[in-house]
Amino acid sequence: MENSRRVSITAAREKFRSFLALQGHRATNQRLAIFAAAYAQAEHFTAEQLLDYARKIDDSVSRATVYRTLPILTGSAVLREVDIGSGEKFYRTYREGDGTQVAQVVCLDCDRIFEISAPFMSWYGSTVSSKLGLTPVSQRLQVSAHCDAFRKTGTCPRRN
Amino acid sequence: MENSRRVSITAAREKFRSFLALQGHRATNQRLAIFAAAYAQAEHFTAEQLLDYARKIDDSVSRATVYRTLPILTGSAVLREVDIGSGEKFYRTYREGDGTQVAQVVCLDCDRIFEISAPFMSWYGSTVSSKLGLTPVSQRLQVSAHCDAFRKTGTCPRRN
DNA sequence: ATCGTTGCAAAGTATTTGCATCGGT
DNA sequence: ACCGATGCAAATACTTTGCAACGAT
Repeated sequence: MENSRRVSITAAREKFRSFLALQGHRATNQRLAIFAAAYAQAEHFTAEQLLDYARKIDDSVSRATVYRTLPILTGSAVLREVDIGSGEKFYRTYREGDGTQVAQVVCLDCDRIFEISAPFMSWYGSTVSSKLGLTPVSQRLQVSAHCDAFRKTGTCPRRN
Repeated sequence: MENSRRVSITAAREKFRSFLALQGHRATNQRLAIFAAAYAQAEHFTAEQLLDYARKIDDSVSRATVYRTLPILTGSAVLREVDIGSGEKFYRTYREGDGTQVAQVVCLDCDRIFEISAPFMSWYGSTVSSKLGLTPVSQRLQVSAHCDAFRKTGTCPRRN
């Protein structure tokens, strides 16, 4: 289990290395560390958190390099940027099923971000085209909500 | 026409004045100037632009007061905050038909923001409730798009 | 050896805040 | 006269950038 995950990360790292080469970018230790750190995250994270994670792998990683690497990661289908309009941006690794449109649901009580599919968004894109003569490039649906359970019990069942 | 508009602004200003009183806020010249400036705008504007507009009415208005007044305006159904995830926030006066949910369509070619109705968003809210046990408070749908006409002719027909 | 990349610290951008003064009530 | 509101400038929060040294190719 541990081993298979390590293998899969290694394989992914090689993919990233060759992606970098293709784009004419150099495969530095810092970039690979940032990639590995990002790839290991299951949930949403901020640039600052990614810096912490990456430094555990390679403590020479700087904040500037994280910020300079993020556009490469989001441009190579490793990460997705999630902007919930809160000052800082969040990032998340691409997962299976992420091909379809998703909406972000932000819980105002526990500050967590959930994502659920919103397939009608792609249909909506064609409405935009015909109504405005604009061709959609990306769409973002964000819902702010209160946690029903939190309101009643004072704790969030999804909190862990 | 000019006159009727002036009358309507004056009437609105009185409404705002009594709204301030109700909330226990003082009706200062600066707040009234900011209100009048906001109320006169037909399109989206930023805090900085609002400062400029307000200063034409009362040049003692400061940036800090604009930022301190904006929450009052958005809380009193005068303005709506429109966050397109671009660093700065936009604001727009409420209009007829704004009762229903709207989506923001941002043109990547001419940087303008269009709004079109997206009634399915309120239906979507109930989906969120049943799937996640969260009660939606607000929703935001943003579409980034390219202008078809701009791509072909190099100019945007909506540009004025 | 080249030249893209790095860390650092300074700069930037949008917004917020501390504080002495001002002014609506 | 009280105390909320104001302008100013400093502070904040996140991100970007200039520059000399570094290191992947």
